[in-house]
Amino acid sequence: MIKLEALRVFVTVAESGNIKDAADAVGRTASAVSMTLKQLEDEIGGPLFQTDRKNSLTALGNLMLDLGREQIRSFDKSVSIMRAFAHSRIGSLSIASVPSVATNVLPPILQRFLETRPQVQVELFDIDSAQVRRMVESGVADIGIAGESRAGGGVEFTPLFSDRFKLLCKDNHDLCRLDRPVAWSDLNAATLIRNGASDRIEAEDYRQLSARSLITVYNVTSLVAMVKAGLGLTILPSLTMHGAHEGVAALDLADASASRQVGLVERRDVPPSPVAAAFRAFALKEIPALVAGQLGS
Amino acid sequence: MIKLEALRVFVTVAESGNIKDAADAVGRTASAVSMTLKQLEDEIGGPLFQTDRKNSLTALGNLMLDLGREQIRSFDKSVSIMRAFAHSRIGSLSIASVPSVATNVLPPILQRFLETRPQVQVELFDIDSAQVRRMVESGVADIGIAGESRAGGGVEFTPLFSDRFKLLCKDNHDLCRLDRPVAWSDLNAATLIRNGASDRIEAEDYRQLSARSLITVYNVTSLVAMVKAGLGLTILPSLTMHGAHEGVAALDLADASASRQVGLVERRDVPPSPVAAAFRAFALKEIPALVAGQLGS
DNA sequence: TTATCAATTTCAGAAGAATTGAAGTGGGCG
DNA sequence: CGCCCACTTCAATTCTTCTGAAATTGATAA
Repeated sequence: MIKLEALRVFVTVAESGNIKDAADAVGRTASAVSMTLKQLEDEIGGPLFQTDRKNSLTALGNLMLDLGREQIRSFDKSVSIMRAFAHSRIGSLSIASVPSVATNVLPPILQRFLETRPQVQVELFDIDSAQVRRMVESGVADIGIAGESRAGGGVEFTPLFSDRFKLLCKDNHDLCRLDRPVAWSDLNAATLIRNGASDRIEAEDYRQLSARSLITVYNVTSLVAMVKAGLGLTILPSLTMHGAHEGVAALDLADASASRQVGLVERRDVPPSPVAAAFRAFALKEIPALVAGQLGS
Repeated sequence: MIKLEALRVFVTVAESGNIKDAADAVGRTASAVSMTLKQLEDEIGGPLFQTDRKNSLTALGNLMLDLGREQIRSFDKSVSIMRAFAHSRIGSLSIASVPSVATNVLPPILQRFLETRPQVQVELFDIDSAQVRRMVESGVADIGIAGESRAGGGVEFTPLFSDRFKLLCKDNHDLCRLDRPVAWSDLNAATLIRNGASDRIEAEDYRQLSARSLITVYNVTSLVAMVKAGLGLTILPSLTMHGAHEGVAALDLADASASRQVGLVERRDVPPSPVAAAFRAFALKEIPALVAGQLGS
């Protein structure tokens, strides 16, 4: 059986023009090289060199030099692709994330992640938590970032950080003058605008307030516009409105349980690609730190 | 160092879906296959299968299956090309031959030679002996067929057959009624047309006749036309006019030394390509036999 | 959950292939 | 004509790969 290693030796000899130099180049003795060459000639079925001074090739030798070089080049390239993929230097990464994280957290995280992996292709989808889970479950996204969900399904949740809800209202609202965190009871008289995120709050007092609400707005930009226009106030995770909006105030809530758990969503039983695994580890280490810094400030 | 053989084993396992079948397929034990796989994973830097039941690949495994298959296919193809070339089943063969042989000898020879080598590409040049040597010497032709030459040069001559000269004249010429081979002295009164081939005859009697000749024609067809038109008579190797022309007669010459040696012309010190070597051996065996049959009839 | 069974892995020894250093061969140059 | 250098050959050694038995693992059924 002809081995690629034998071709490597032959090509080196053909390029050196003699066995001694080639032997040095491949780190063997001349006799080892000589035997390899002989074996190769036997297996191919003809002489590769014109004489036993290895400085001129036969027609067969020329053909084998061309083909051999090409095989070696191609094999080495394949191996380097395999290794690059295994070490997550190449590959593609599809991330599905809720908009708050996609907007406020992912940009610096991705930038640093890609600094050492300039060849990785990234796709980022910003969609709501339910769709994040759906995309991960169906395999469209390699990894998701979303709020925690009760139903397990085919996906697994790993917490990254927790994000307290805040009250969003016009900055001239009466509540702004309260010198303490806002209690649910403070909102009895207020007009509450519901949104996709706040529906997750399980406190009974909030549920009752929410049930009375007549407006629901899913898009954050629209929601803030409504609040700014004075249609009412709303409850949002603090990260969602990070970066403060003109004319609206974000007030702390007294109920410490009013928070959402944000974490990674991954497919169960399907191992991540190397890039996805690398991103997972990176996210798990960097996102909590980054968010702590952002929410603390 | 990753070996192509390891990729072969991996591809087989990936295609079988389990180690046992793959081990049977490659003719090894399951444990050998298992170890090869483990080593491959170590060298690539990641797992190839989702579990140790080898029925589902990781993303890395899929990539390696694709790349590995391609490498194996390409390597095997290269090797088969090398072998085919070494065994002269493929390759190209450039033959330079004097017209008489190209016309009367080579067609059946080449046909039989190519019967077992349908992929071999042949080029055939019919030119005079001097140019045959030149083409062989310059490497344009792999092998030549020509009359013997005194000067050695960079080429070597191997006799194939010898070919006696004959006298060509109109079939109503006086000489046709001679009931014996024609002697040089019979031609003293005749008009001789010289040609490229007959200049090789070294007999002094002929040289004198030739020196008196006023016309030289190199092309055989033209030469025959001249003779037929009655311009004179000429001396040609018998093979050259094999297949008799209407209206002209070929008469035996008394001088047995008036013959040419036809043989193979090859480059000295440059080994022939496998096809050329095969053709050389074939020609050396078959051409003398074929010519003996043709000239005998 | 535990028992069972087959596939896979691990291990140590065996077989085989490649490598080495020394001795032998042969072609080219003074 | 003989020396010299490169290559080849040879036998011993080392390294790799393989095997068969035992241990482990994971899936399936009780």
